[in-house]
Amino acid sequence: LKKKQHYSDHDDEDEQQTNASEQKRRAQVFAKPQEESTGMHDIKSMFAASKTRNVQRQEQNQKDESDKLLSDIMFKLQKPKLKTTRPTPAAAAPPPQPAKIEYKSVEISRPEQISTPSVLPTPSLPTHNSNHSLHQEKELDWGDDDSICFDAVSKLMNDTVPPIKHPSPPPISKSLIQFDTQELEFVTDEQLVKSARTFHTSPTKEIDQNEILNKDEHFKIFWFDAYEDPVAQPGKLFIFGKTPLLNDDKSTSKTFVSVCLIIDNIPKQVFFIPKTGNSASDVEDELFIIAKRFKITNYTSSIVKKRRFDPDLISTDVLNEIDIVEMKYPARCTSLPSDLQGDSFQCVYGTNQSPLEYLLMDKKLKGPCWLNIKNCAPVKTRRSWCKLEYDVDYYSGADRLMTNIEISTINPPPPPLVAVTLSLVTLPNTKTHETEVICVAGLVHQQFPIDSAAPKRPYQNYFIALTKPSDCILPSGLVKAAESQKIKIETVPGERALLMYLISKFQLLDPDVIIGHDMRMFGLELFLSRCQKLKVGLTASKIGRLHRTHDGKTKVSTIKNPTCGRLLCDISISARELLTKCKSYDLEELCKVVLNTEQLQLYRNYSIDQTRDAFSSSMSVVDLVQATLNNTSLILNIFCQLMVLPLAYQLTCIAGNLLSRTLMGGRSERNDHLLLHAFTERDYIVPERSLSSSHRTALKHTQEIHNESDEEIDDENKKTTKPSSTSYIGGLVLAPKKGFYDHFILLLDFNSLYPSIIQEFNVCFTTYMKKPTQSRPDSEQTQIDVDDIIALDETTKGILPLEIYKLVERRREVKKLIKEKKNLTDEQLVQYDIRQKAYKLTANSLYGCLGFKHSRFYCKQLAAFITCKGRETLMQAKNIVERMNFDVIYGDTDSIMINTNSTDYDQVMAIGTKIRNEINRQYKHIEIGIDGVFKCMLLLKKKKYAALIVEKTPTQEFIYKTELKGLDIVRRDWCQLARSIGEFVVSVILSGQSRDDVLDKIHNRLRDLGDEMRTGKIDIEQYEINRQLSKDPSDYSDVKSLPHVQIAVRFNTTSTGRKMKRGDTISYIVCEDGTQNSAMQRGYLREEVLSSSSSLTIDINYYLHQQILPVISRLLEPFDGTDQAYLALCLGLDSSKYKNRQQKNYSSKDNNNVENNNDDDDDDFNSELLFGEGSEAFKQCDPFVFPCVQCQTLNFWNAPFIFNEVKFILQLAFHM
RNA sequence: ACAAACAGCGU
DNA sequence: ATTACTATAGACGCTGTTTGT
Ligand SMILES: [Mg+2]
Ligand SMILES: [Mg+2]
Repeated sequence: LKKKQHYSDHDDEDEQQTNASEQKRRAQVFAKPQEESTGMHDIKSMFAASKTRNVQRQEQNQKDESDKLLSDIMFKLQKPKLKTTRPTPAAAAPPPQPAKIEYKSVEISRPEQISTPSVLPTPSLPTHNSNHSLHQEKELDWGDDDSICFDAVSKLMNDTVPPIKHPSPPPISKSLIQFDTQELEFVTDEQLVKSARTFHTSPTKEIDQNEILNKDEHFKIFWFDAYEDPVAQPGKLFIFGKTPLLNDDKSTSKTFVSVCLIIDNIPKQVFFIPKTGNSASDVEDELFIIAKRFKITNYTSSIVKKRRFDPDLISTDVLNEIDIVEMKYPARCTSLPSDLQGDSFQCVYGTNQSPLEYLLMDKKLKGPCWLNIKNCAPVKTRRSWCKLEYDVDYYSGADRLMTNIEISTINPPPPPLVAVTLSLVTLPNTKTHETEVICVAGLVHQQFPIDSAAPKRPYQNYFIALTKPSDCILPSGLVKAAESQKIKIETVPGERALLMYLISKFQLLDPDVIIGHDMRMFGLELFLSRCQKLKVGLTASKIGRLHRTHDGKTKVSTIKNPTCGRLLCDISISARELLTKCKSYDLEELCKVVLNTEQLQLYRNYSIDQTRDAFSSSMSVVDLVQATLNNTSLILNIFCQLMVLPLAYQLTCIAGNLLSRTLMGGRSERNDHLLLHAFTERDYIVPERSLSSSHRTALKHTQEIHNESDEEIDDENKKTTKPSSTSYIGGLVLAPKKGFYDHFILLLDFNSLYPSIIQEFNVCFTTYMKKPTQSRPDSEQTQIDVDDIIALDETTKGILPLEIYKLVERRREVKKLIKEKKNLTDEQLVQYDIRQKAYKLTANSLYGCLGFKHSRFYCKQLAAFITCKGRETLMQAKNIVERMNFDVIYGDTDSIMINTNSTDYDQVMAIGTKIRNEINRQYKHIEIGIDGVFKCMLLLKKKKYAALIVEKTPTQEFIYKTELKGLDIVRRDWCQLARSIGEFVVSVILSGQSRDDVLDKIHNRLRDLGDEMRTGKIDIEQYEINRQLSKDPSDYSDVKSLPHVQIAVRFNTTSTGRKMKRGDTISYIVCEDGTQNSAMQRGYLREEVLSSSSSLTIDINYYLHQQILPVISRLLEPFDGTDQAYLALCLGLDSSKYKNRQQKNYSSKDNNNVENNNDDDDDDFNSELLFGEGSEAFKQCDPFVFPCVQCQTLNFWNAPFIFNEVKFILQLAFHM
């Protein structure tokens, strides 16, 4: 604690701290609640509002009106001379009529007046604030401010709530003084009305006076989200962002408010490809008829030069610039069918392009950025919950040459965002068994950066509200009890009031970022369905920034992007992408993986029953509240630690998609947008969103061949539930020379092999095409399963290599900055590191997306070509190493392991350098590097090994680190006990002791273990086996052998509340349950085992036989002196069972020669020998010759193949 | 021995 | 027969368990 105090007493200048101390700081969370003052308690005053129950329509009208007022008052506020008023303390009581409130004038605290933290003497603790008087005023503001605002809000509610005692003003917090943006709210209704009047009489004039407009009439918005509804409002695009209130450039920090920009008349842009023999002007003539046919009244057309490329790599003539007719027409017109054909044109492109995509491409928008907006007008009727809302036409003039939206040439830093971290506590209703929300907790930060590390204190305020569960009452004295723990809680009379509470918070805070765990799939859906059930109506859409109503019938999950305008960050989604090897993605596990132990201790999981029981006493409710707040802060800390937002921001800025989509996960869309931008910028017509056969046939016209596109279309029509098998050959894995190595092993690894290959071989849609049909059966050509030739000369760089080059170069620059510049702040360092990471991620995912069937840039041929070159590269490297007389013991896709037979580190490194240089000599871009040196290594199988990495420090010392790859001990589907023992075995093996010592130690450990297990000394958690559901539990066809599915189904039928869904991980324990069922039918959850009513006991036998023994015996397979039977004996098992199997193993081993186990795997001459030069063993054989059934071209297969590869043969035979 | 299903490691 | 609705999106290579024939 002393240390922690030390940290928090630091001035903010002291930013040079390690991550560890950073974590410690955050670890304070709620450990000292008295330091965390609260702000928003005045929800109760909201409920003291008028009790009139309005009909829906009235509500709507009032809503619109007051929103308009609120928006209009913003203009007033932007005038520097305007003094904002605030109510006297007397107004704290709920006023019957707002007009009666007495206001006095007060200076709004501007940043100039308040010292920034860096110059404050003691900024860390709120109570030590230097400006005490200000402090006092603010304290009052905070309380009153809410009541006024809630008053406004309450008008909009048709809920009636009895008045509750007004709480005392909360203690002051430093954050309130620094970041008070609440001046928006404490404005009188008089002012609202007044401003509205002036505003509506002369809107344009009012805007001109408006401070948000610059002198050159540019309105600046930092956009970060967009929404479009192609059905209801075609051609309209909602852009969400923030705009500075103050236009004073001298001020160091500004106040930003949310703004919604409704862009209208974004055109539809389509391209017509003239038929051969028809000129572009022919097409223009025909357009007149086409337009008439589709009732397009107002269009423009022009002849432009464009390129188009063929994603199937068939036609070559498409690479030249050709005359194309561009047509633009209003998006509100019926859109043209994508397979439209005419007399003079072969096909039309771009019919499926959305207005958003057009805007992104036309304006080259890549990620959130500042935009200049001209000629905008405040909206007449509100459609968003933003503070400001404008209509704007896309084009500024009738000539459609200039647009009203432009990227800002000057780039101020992004504005700070308002971030709210939410968590909900739910409880099933005892009668209806519906899950209900009983508690809402939120942490608020008003100045959250979008592009850099989170603030050291990731939140400034909190709020928490609680209601009684369905059939019990809240214990009396609850609020007092909470106050004694320095927690301010709100109690509301019911679930609906609780939802309204949350909604009012959203109205107040207007958060830009919503952070939560399992929000998208559970929290948000629950919120919406409860709002639907309780008929909350329009206001429920304040969870986002767009007005929406939703009828009570259709499912809530059909609402598209309910939080549009606000960025929803779900850490369980982000963690899936960022932390790939995680046992599960529930909050507890994420805390374990991401946070330190100190923070982890704050985590408390309340089961349903525990939650219900908590309501027996006020103290236990307070505990629940405390735990909920702690969990919320843990969510926020994980969010900060993983740097979800900055990384998503960088990725979005690279790819040019929507930030909210990046946050939803998935690589394909990012990659699509990256390429969309790249190809559009270079005047290429971009592939359609949904593939249309007319485009393909139009291209195919030049060459009379069929290709696999037909088959793929069929595939999609079939909609087979069966997951499609792989469609092309991937990386090469060299046959491992199994065994234990006690000499140094050298690990060489190509850096980013696939991106390098794209550069090295200039792989692009524009540079390669399929081999013409009349191919000569060249030996080299046939061995490559994708037959391509280079279409362009090598000086013309393709677009994919260029994009990769740009990414690599920029990454190199950023890394250089990190390395060289010493005068970087910690914050910048972190920022650069994120950017560097984002570049790498983007470059690496390009290859994968080429092979992704639903990608807009899907191209199996290119993907297959890249992997093919990868195999070639690896084989060549292997051959080089072997020609240098070194022993290659293993290699996987892009790596080679070499047994140096040496134990001298420096010598090994010298060898490595020599080999590296030899290999790198051949390539311009491909580069191999020394990835490490192993002191010793246990190589068991392909992709399964353990090794002891040795590294030399600058001080000539050696550091050792264990590396485990693919072994059972790194897999979540083995119980922790088996993994721990396995880890022990590996550590003993790698310890370098003599073989006998090693085996002795292991045998002894196993004997102890058997006893420990039988005497029940092992913790039950050690027995948990984790398995993920890849489908929804009900979608599995045969459940018999799938314990995790059985448990999920049972859980979902028995339990109320959150259901097990696809993607969830189930942790189960195999138990003796008295039945004769197989072990697979005796899986139980830990709670089921522990519950007092159960008579379940752990099935020790299963664990010994099926978990521990196989794991151990596999690890010890290469060692003589022990065998599975003996290991079983050590564990106290009947070893005779294994004797037979052992014999069988021996015989097969003898056949295959255990000692020189070079080729004991039949399937090891698969792709390796197919395409490499290692086919010496089959030199004598005649090639397999077969004609293509279509064109009778002879194919020569000059290598062996195995059954698995028959399909690739077939592809050649049928020219598919 | 084969098949199917299911895991989730590896690059 | 028509309509509304549903879900989900980087690749491939390799080893392991369970059930069933
Ligand atoms: Mg590599
Ligand atoms: Mg590698």
